[in-house]
Amino acid sequence: MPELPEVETIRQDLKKYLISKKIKNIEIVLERLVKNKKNEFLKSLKNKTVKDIRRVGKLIILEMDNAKYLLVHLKMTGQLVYSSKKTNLAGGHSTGDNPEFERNKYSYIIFTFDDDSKLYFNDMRTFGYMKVVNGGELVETIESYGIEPLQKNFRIEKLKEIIKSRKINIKNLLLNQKLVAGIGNIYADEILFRAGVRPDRIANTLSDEEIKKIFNSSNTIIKKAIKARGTTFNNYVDARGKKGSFVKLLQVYGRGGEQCNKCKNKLTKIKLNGRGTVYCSQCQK
DNA sequence: CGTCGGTCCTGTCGGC
DNA sequence: TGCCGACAGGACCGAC
Ligand SMILES: [Zn+2]
Repeated sequence: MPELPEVETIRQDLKKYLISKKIKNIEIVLERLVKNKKNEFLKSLKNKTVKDIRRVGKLIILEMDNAKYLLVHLKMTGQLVYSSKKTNLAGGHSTGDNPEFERNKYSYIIFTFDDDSKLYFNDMRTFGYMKVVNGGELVETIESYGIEPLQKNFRIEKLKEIIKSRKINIKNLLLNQKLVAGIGNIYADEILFRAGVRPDRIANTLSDEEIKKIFNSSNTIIKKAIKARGTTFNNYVDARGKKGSFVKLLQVYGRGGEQCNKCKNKLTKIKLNGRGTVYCSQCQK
C-alpha cells in the first residue's frame, strides 16, 4: 500500500479538486469495504460538502460539512482516482496499465459530485476500507497513532524513549503504526539503510547515536519521497506526471542480490516479521 | 510483553 | 500447457 509519502501526495492532489464539492450520489459496489451500516454511510455523506482533507499516518480523512469524517485506508492496493472532464488524477497503487481514470473492475465505491465529476475508490485486493466517524471517534482514531516523521510530535527524545523501551527488532518498531505512524515496508528498509542500522537489531540495544541517525533519516527519506510524489512500481509515467519517482532513489527495497550503491557489497534479502527485507551487511551494523 | 503464523483478497511470476 | 507455491506497498487476531 501506499505509505505516508504516497498517501500525502494523494491528499494534496485531492485537496486541490474536492474542497467545496458536494456529493450528489454514492454507488457502493462492494459493501464489505464500507465499515458502517450502508444506510448510515450513505446518509452521512449524501448531499454533504467536502470541507477539508487531512491525513494521519496512512489514513486519509475527508472532513464533511456535517461534522462527520470519512476515513479512507488504501492498505495494499487501494486507489483514489478523481475524474472530471477537465482533470484526471490517480493516487495509490498503480494498476500497471495505462492510467485509467474511468471506472474499472476494481471500482468498488463511486462518488459523484454536484458538477458530475467523480471519485473512484478502486482496490484490487479489497483490503482497504472507508468508514464514517463523528468528531469523538476521529479524535480517538488520531490518538491511536504514534509519532510521525516531519510532524511536531516527532521529537528525538520521544523516539529515544520508544526505542529504548522495546525488545522488538527495529524494523518491526518502525512498522508499528501505534508507535511510529506512516512508515511501511519500503521506507522502513530505506530509512534503516540510510541510518546504517540492521533491520533485525533489537530496539533497546541501539545506541543514542544510532537512534539519532534513525531519527534524521526518517525525516530525510520521508521528505524526499513526498517531494518525489512517492514510489510507484510500473515504468509508465503518464502525461500528467502523476507517477511517483522515488522508485529511482530506492537504495535497498526490491534490490535483494544486487550491488549496494555505497559499497558494492551484495545486498542481503531476508524475511523479517513476515515481510521481505533488504539490507547491506557492510553498511548496516 | 514478544514471536509466530494465519487471515482478509487478487494477481503475477518462476519452477517443475 | 497447467499446477503450485511464494510473494506483493497493511494490519489484525489468537495461540503460546
Ligand atoms: Zn553497502
